[in-house]
Amino acid sequence: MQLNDMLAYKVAMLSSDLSDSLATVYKSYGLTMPEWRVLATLGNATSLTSKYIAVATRLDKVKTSRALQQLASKQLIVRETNENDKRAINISLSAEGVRTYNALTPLVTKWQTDRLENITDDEYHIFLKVINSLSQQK
Amino acid sequence: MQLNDMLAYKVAMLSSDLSDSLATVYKSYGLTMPEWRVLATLGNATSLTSKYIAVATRLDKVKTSRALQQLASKQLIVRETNENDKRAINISLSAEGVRTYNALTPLVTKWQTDRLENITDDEYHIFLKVINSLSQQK
DNA sequence: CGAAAGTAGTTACAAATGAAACTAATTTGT
DNA sequence: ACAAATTAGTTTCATTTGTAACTACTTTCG
Repeated sequence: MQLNDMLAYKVAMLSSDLSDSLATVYKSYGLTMPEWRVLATLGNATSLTSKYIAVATRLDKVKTSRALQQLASKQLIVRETNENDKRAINISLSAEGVRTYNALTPLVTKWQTDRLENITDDEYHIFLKVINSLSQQK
Repeated sequence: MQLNDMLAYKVAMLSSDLSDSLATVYKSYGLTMPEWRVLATLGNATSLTSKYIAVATRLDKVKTSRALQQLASKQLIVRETNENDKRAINISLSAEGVRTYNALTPLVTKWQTDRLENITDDEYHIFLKVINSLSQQK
């Protein structure tokens, strides 16, 4: 059993390659990976709590809190106390946040399409199926 | 474009799932991930330099150096100055290191076979092909 | 030859991360 | 009603990690 042939190793290598490559896209807008994930999540919603974002992005609550602080300091999000539950905060994109999201989305989509260029739909379909099957397990 | 549908995100999630799951195997022998990778690399060789190990494991030279220190303190490896190049160090598994490697290898193999249980050979073959295709790109 | 550049590996220090403690608000159970 | 437990989110502090500088040795090339 060679390290190179090991499933976990191969996937880890792929993951860090893809992550580094995609990072060049959102870095051009001054974002870190957690910030990008939060932005992407907020782009599809009107208003979300930190808790919800943490689950959706799979960032823990500390990382989420820090990413939100950064995004707030960059004026990309707006935070308002949730009146139903005053511990919680309703978070949404600011006008500038929406602009950034709208600018970044097509770049990320293009990045992904370019990456998948040499892969057929059938292959990609099976690839996703295997990912799901491997991910589901405990 | 939902975060959940994004290639880089899906692969990152899979990678951390697999990595956490596999970690439970080598953790039972008191090893960290870098230590395991180094051990696995040394298990297939008689004697290697730190430089070589760093490339093979895709750990940087600092992480490699630290992993080697740990493995040395656990007496799993032996380090001898390379007489041809006195900057370099020849590293090999100690008897105890070989024992650990031999004990761990079947457990890791089993872990992987179990993981792949519900995936056909054809599917896995395509999965690997897509991984290679995605990894190769700059 | 021998000075300058390059390489193997380690160390030191700054920045990022994670676990646990904390604040403030809410829910539960009696 | 209200004390105890729970939850949302933040902060603190110890550990991990990454970058850059360093030591010791080797290679290059004038």
